[in-house]
Amino acid sequence: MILEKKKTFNNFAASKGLRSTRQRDIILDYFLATRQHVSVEELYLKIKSAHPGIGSATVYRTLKLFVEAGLAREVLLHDGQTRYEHVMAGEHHDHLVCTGCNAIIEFENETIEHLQDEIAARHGFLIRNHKLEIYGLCANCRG
Amino acid sequence: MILEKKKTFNNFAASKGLRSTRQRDIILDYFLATRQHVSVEELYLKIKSAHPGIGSATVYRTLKLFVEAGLAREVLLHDGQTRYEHVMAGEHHDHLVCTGCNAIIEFENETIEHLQDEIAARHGFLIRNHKLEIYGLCANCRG
DNA sequence: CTTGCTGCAAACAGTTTGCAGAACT
DNA sequence: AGTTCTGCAAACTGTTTGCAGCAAG
Repeated sequence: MILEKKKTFNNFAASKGLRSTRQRDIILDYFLATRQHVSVEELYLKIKSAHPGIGSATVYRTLKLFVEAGLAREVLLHDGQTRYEHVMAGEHHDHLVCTGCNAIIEFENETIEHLQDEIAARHGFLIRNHKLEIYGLCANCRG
Repeated sequence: MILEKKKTFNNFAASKGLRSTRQRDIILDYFLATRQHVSVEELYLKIKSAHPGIGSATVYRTLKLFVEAGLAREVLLHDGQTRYEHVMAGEHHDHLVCTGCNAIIEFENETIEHLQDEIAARHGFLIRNHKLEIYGLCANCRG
């Protein structure tokens, strides 16, 4: 599955005439090895500790490529940083965000997705993507 | 209803020992007169044209007070600006955001709200607020 | 060899903050 | 009078961009 993703990116790169570079390989490896919702800086620091030469601009630029390639998706939580999560084929999940400990719980709900489709249809709206975030306190933090 | 909101803010201000100032009155007036989802800059420019002396820092500071007072809510859309919308008692709406023309269509759906409550309950999560945004093309823009 | 990619630093946009003076109470 | 609030400008944060050198094809 990690191999598939690499292949996906290589195909994308080929189709766009992009080059395959050491940095892009490294960043892809680290991104794939990462848990959900990395911020650019988190990823950058992780990479830099092993590959000091790398620049943050490259990480920014490369993550945007991953989005274009369909590997990653931008998530804007309320912490002032852009985060990226993995795109899994055919799957969409939403987030419970704990404002106490910053934990993020993912969930999926088909009924909600359907309702969204209905609402969009009612407005003649063509959905490209969506996000649902629920903020509050997780079981541990509601003391 | 606008009067109620002013009263709400005055109560909040009183309870917090905040002062009532010309600027806060002005900003509140303009905020209340505004349509949904003003960005700070939009509001600031509107106010400045009528009250040139006002500073943007004050607008930033005051909008945060409105949030604390329960009059306003931060909305983060994908345009790099923080926007504020009105809090209406007991009402919650979500957004269809057109990436073509930036139109924002609001909708409400009780069933979705219920499903969210269920999901939260299932995770022992205490909801404080939430947001659902659907991105895509509106009827006009889907050519 | 040609062109795209990288790293660096400078530029940017939106927001926050320190401070001296103004304005509430 | 005492303190909070304001306006300004400078500082900050996250992100983008210009450019000279590097590297992939």
